[in-house]
Amino acid sequence: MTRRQEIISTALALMLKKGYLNTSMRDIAAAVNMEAASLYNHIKNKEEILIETCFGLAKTLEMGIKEVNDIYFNASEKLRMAVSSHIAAITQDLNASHLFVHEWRHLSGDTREQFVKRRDLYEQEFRDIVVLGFEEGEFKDVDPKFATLTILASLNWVGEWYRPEGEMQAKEIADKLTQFILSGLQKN
Amino acid sequence: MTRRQEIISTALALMLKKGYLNTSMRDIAAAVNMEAASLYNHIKNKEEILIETCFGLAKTLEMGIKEVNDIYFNASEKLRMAVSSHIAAITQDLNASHLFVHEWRHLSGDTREQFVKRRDLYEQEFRDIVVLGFEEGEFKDVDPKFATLTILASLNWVGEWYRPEGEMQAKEIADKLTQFILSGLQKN
DNA sequence: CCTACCGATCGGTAGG
DNA sequence: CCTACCGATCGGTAGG
Repeated sequence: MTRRQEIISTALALMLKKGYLNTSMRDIAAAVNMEAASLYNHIKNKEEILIETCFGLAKTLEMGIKEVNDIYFNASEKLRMAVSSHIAAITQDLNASHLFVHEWRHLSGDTREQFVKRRDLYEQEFRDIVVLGFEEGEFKDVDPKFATLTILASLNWVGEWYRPEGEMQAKEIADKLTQFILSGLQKN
Repeated sequence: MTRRQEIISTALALMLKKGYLNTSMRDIAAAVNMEAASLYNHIKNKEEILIETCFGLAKTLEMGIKEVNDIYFNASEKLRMAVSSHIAAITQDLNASHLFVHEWRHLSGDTREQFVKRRDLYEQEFRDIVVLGFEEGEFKDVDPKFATLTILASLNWVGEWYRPEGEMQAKEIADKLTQFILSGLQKN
């Protein structure tokens, strides 16, 4: 791990505990045994941490859903794998997920707009799966936007209570969530 | 509306847009045409706004579920009404809901612990309904904790996308969510 | 409800 | 990677 990576991962842990705004460059510096000024030799500024993390996770999620769409053609199967991929990404780095889900609001101007746009596109890909399921005759005629928001809410919330040392592992969570979601969507 | 209420409701609106930490007493003062120092004649300090709002909504939610438990005895009916009550509370004041769902982390020490405790108790009441549904033989044998967290996640997330001027009204959201959730829980 | 102000802390830069 | 420091802003108080 480079010094830069060490700084960033330490910062993310602090930001999960205290929040992005409440975590000062001096807090981060102290946690890696540096002076605050020295951090600027490794990162441009505080927002760079937020930007890199939010867009990094966005990229991971985008690649995940792309792969799912390339491999599977049935809506139930697509949904199952998309949920699995999303849960894997979220649980793999809870610190990063916190910034992605909660702190992106503090991105400034342009950057924030770009982020929201990519998030919306990702949401759209989930929505397409729900619509596909209806067209296939497998899913009920639900409001796709509403269903998608509800699904993504429960996926993102996993980051709030998932604990790597807990008894429920990412794979099991994905399975249970998929089952729950599909029960709500599929025709009986 | 008293001056105090005006200050608080103005503060809540700013805090939804900019976040709690990012909203300064000077911001609030400017929005109500005062000097920052004058705010302290109406409120004790900044945290009082957060405390009052978080615990106020907690109280509303607690009263809601209590009423549901007093009136209904069947788990499906209880769940339907509990969802309805929760959605009503969340959508009734989106600004307050934002503090309740996202900014309670910034409550300090004791207060924060108390808040978490009340939140956990509320969650427990939902969990009891899920367990009751299983005991009645109406619900599947799902993991109650998992199901409850998923349900509450989707309920709280409504505050993120609900718009009073939008076409979907609180009642309709509650109905669709209930339908979605019950499909996932009830035996076929 | 205001003026005047405090100590603390912030993100960040200069210069080495 | 550090010392030294900047201007800005913060929550809050004193005193009227």
